[in-house]
Amino acid sequence: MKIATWNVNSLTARLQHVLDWLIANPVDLLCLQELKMTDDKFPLEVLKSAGYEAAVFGQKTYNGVALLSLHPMQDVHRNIGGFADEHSRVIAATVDAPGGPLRVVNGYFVNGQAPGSDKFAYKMRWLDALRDWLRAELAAHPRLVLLGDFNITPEDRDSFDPVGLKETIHHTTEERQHFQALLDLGLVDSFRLFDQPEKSFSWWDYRMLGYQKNRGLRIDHILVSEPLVAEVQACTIDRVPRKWEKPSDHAPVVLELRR
DNA sequence: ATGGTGGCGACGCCA
Repeated sequence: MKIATWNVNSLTARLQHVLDWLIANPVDLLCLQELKMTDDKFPLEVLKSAGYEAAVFGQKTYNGVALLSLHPMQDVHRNIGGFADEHSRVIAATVDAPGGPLRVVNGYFVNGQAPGSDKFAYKMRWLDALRDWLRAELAAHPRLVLLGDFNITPEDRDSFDPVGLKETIHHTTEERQHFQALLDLGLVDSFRLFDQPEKSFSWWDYRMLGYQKNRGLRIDHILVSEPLVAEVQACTIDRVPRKWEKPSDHAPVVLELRR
């Protein structure tokens, strides 16, 4: 069972990349962020031809998330429960995985622009609401995966310049406390269950030759609930599509589960 | 070097 997350920065612009990547990496479940399209524009039929059924929560111009699955999905939920969000940022579903039903929560977390800004305050409120809702989700679904673009570097080693970027967006103490609060619910950062290369990142700025210089951040994460930890076989970042022409600024992250 | 790249949708917003 393989589960991947990928912020594609417009599915319109990146559909061919997604299809090409799925042919090379036929994961059971692909969780997308930043579709930047409404539901009626979503390429359902093309993806169905590729073998994937989809659950979509789109939005015009910004945001938008989707689940692409080889297996049936049930109980699809859009948005954070109990939080009136104007943005389409969360879609969850229960997937009929070979190893048993799996609750998957796919999020495009708020960027937050800069500490002190209105957008940062929204990020904090959003993370509060996510934590509160996830507590209930975990109680109802012990086998749960939370993944997506968190827009948070959990630790200094997840940034190319933790000193120069100290307490700037993606690096603030408040954001990292929120990440820790998610772990405290009983979630584990699957990437850190394994030895990983130093300077492992999942996002690189388009500007200033960010990718070529590996000036990146690890902000795309796959968290698993405690009952799943023993089933995790690998978690890797696939940098290959970041090298393609007109790439997304994010790379896919892939989780491998036993069975 | 005080910018820079990219997507969207119509010159600015967002990342």
